[in-house]
Amino acid sequence: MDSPTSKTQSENLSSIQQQVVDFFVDGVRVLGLPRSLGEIYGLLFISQEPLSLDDLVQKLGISKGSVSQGLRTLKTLGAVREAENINDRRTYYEPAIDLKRLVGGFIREQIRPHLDSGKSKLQLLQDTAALTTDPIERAFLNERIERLESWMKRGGQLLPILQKILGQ
Amino acid sequence: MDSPTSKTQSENLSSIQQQVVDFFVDGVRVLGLPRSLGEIYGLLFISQEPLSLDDLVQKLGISKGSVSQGLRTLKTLGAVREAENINDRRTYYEPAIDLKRLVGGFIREQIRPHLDSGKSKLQLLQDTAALTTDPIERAFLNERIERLESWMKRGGQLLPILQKILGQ
DNA sequence: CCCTCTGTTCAAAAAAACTTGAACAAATCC
DNA sequence: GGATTTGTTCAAGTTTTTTTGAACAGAGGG
Repeated sequence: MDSPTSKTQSENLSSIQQQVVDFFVDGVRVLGLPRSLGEIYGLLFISQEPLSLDDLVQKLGISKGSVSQGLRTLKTLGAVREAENINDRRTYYEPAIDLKRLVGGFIREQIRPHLDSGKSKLQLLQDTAALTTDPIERAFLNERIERLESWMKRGGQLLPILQKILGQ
Repeated sequence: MDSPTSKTQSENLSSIQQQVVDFFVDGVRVLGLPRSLGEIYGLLFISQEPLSLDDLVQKLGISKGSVSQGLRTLKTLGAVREAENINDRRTYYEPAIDLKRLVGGFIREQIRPHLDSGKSKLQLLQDTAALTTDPIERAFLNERIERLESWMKRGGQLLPILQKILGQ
């Protein structure tokens, strides 16, 4: 459930870069995302210039596959965008740094889907509970299911508020 | 990063119990907690009577070790309490079912520590950044670090608001 | 066209996280 | 105080998740 965490060391990072990368590695861990995402985003975040896939592979010392997949996920989350650097064949990436966007992407990709699937599971649950014959038990079940519904509802209400508070 | 999830099946659970357990297994997964916690809490949540460690082992078909550790964690999170059932040698457990308490425990145990460690890492970062000689670069680093600080600050502000909204 | 360079894919390897179970401690009973 | 029951601990085993790397697709370039 927990773990010692630290294990990053690239010859190629300055002390600051290393610290920032570690910072984000911890950050994404809390969010349940793989460490490579934290490494990639962290390095982009603390770089003045956009970086290419190869830059990231070199500086972080992780595989091309990881970086490729990591960038894809980060793009989906809206945490990274392609820079328009015209004069090079390869693509350069820069980080999205406004919190609103980051939080929005995370909610959209990681929270909403679970909330939604939860809600549909609750539907089924209600149907199943209705089959219970013992009235005492059925009453108990319904009460609990109602509580779950109220939790989900609050969760749903929370998200926009969250975004509002964090969005500047 | 994702997985099919489903794999619970105990001969000993009613259809409803099974569904609720699955519901919570998914739930704790989102929170980054082990599935056994979801199974245990889920079964307690949908049981009219408090259950003993052995009840949970029997009904869920998981090991005594898992249940013992799971209950400990749930107690730490404030999600489960010991029932005062006097006339039995063993301890019985019942779920905490008010959201305020659950959210509070989760924040206290899982969020705050990370926020705090993040804040101290930022301190170090500032010190390291101050050593940078190139003024342009130092300015850039400081700007980014400031941004991180503002994120952490908002995170800190958010928690009480969260608790307020979710707490009835 | 063929060759090189950039990036993607995915099966296999490695690492991380979780669960098991057997040994142990502690409490209670007779 | 010995036997029994309840619960904890933790090393080893298992499962899940992540990373790697080699094969491949596609885009240019010359």
